[in-house]
Amino acid sequence: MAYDHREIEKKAQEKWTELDLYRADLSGEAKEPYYLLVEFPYPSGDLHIGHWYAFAVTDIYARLLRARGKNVLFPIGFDAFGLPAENAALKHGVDPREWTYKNIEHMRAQLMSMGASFDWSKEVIACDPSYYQWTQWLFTKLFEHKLAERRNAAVKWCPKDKTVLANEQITDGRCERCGTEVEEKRLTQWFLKITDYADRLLAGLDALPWREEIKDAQRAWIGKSEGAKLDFEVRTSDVLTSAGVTSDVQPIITVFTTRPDTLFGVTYVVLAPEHPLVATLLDTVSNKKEVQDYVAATAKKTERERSENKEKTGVELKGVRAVNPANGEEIPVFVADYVLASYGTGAVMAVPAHDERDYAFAQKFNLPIKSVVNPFVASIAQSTAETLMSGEFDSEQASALFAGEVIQHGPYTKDGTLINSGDFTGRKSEEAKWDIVAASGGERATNYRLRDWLVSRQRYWGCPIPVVYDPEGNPHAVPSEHLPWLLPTDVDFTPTGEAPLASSKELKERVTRLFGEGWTPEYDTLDTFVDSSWYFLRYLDPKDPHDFSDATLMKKWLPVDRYSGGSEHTTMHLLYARFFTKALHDLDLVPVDEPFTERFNRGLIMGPDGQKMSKSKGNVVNPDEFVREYGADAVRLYLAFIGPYNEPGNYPWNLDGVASMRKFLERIARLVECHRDPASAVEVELLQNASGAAAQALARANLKITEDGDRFKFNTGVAALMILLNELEAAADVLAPALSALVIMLAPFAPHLAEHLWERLGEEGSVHAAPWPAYDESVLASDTCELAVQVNGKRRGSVQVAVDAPEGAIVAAARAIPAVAAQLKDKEPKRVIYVPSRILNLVV
RNA sequence: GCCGAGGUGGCGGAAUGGUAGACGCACAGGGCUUAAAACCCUGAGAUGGCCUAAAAACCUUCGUGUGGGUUCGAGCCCCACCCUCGGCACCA
Repeated sequence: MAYDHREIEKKAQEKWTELDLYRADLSGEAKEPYYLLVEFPYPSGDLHIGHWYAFAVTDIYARLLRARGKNVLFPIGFDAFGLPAENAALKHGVDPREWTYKNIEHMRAQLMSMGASFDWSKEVIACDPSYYQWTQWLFTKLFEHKLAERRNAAVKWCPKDKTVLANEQITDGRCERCGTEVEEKRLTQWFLKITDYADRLLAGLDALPWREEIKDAQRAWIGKSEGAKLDFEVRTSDVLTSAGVTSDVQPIITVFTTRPDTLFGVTYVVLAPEHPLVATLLDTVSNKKEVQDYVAATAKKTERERSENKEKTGVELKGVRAVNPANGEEIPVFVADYVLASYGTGAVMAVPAHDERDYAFAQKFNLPIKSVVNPFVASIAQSTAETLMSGEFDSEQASALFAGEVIQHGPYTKDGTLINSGDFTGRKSEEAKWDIVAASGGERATNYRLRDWLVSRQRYWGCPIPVVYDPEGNPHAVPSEHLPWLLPTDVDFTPTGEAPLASSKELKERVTRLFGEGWTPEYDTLDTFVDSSWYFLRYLDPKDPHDFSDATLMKKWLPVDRYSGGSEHTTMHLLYARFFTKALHDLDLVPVDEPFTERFNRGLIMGPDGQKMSKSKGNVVNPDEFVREYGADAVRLYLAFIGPYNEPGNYPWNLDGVASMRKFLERIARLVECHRDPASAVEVELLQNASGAAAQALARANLKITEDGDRFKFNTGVAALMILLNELEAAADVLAPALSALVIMLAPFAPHLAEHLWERLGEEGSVHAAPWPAYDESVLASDTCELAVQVNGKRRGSVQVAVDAPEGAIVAAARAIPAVAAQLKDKEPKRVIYVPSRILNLVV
């Protein structure tokens, strides 16, 4: 063992703490600020390999930036509210607060052990009253500006965790956490009106230099569709009316559609089972029982069961007809669960000829299918139709034939030429669309897939919603002088479906004392995504008891320059944080409109078998074991080397990988130990100016590490270090300044060993305070090069030439190569492609 | 189904339209050693040929998912298709 990693890690970490090396000087003006952010962890209690990958590799970049003269803010904290604490409490009977803070303490030590250069003085803990006081304050600001409101809504409910879930926490109709099938339940809940920002969240994406896949995922999540709202008048049948069933108000079914151009093809209308009109019309239908049974049956089904069942179901409202606003046609009305109550108006106009779902439904219920869009565009209809239809038909016949095709083979869902559409027949569908809307008394409308953000949780271990109710039941924000609105401690948090805070006597007494008799507290706590939507603002002023952050510092440090995190947060946390920033910006609380300039999603470390790590598969890699055996530096280096950090791929953990990094580090240690004569000024001069092999190798590595670091490609940076070491080992003599430069370049990757070697070299201070080595660009420029020679694009040899040699000389030299001559067969090249320092291609 | 990213040796991966496979793992041969470990050196895409006791060296052809195209030249650009991964999905 060339070095004792335990000893040097301990020593180096103590030295850094003593020197307070990583504290960002937030108000300092001397250096350019750089805000490097990494998602703060949940204090689960143990650091796993994913944490290492997240923090240790991002730390390399923090160190690279610092060495290159940036004033780097690289903070850390804990996203400390959440279910696991409560579950642990239930299971082991411990206080969630104690459990959490104990874990934090343990994880702090683990985070220190990886040698990450966090600025601990900025630490935030989301469950700490000094933090959640401001989560609450921000909530009250949103409430005051009507961005937080209470609604009675059907919510998704996990029967096992006994809590309400956000849409985002449901995967395939199951609770993301425990996999239990989600049920629906109606409760009065708090919502944040993120949909008010849907358009701006969408528009803001365009300017962000994020990877397309992240932006597209957010776009899909927001799911903007532009279309129209159209009103279908409802008529009840004469039979029923004469039987004495009448309605005072003439009901209207408003539908949302993105294809108003197909309005003439509507053959029925569908209401979602939850649509209020279903209940209203119930007494006018002749098959009341059947309708009631259907609505009751679908209410029992989970969303998953509804969408899993590909077979369409539904029931007609017999005796009820809707009137097509375009042509006055009377059509049947159905209730079917393929229409979602929560999207659009909860009602759709069905165009089986031009929509897959309507087509399937019409087939099953034997409903008419009426073609109104023909794929043959009018201007070319004649020729295209004739070509496509074997020249036997004119365009009218082709249209008729096409309409028949639709009925037989399925819907045509694209644009085309309108047929069977009254005055609009013959026009292009996409052009006529808005005229049809106008002619039918409809209006343009935009819909989003995005729903408002449900933030109420019937859970204990979360930020109490800072709201109280007056005796009439109206909500009031808790005034800021009463913040933090403390989470009560006298709570029985066994899940019952009731909010645990309701069991707190202290909370009720507090409200009575502060607000008066008859006032009651809000018992729900906030979704933890609220806590994490603004933590990067708090890092700038984490201890301030008077403000959530510091206006001057926000101006200087925001937006975050680079945010590193996991791809699982693309459509939740990342969208919420953007929403918060925009909302607070509008309230003049935050100077920026977008929180994060750059965003990188990192990949996943898989088990050695290439499978996702899981206890049941027994392929979980424990980083601590590797740290113990090979040292933190080797683990860091391996994680950096495993693959490009700027692409969210899956990288299997190679059991020999860390060992090989340790060997590499030992080779460096040996090299340095063998040559540690102090450098003279002359030597430094020589090194920087001479075009010696070592100087060149250093410059190449320097350039590679710097450039690839900025791209978050640390794998090639490590490779550059390896190449450098190979070259230095091969060199006859290595001057001490070269070793110092090597150690400085090693430092971001292997901070402990670099610190140790820095001392062995007799250098002053910390290697992490040393400036990044400079090099002379001209060192990289060589005056000769090996030039590849191709004949007809195939490599046939190479020549050593001066970079500025005349083309003629190079061609002559190339032609002297036997393999080249053999290919040329004495012929003169027809063409000579010469790209200096790259290629010579002789074309015959 | 739609959208996005990708497909390169046994493995992780590298490569501004210009010598494909950097760097590393695993592997093989050798050195050091009484021996092993460690360490050091060397080798290696495939195929065929030539030479040979065998190998090395040398040469041919083929090679970045498949098929076409653009180009003096394509892993990289264009078209079509196949496959893998990720996101969305009865969103009208």
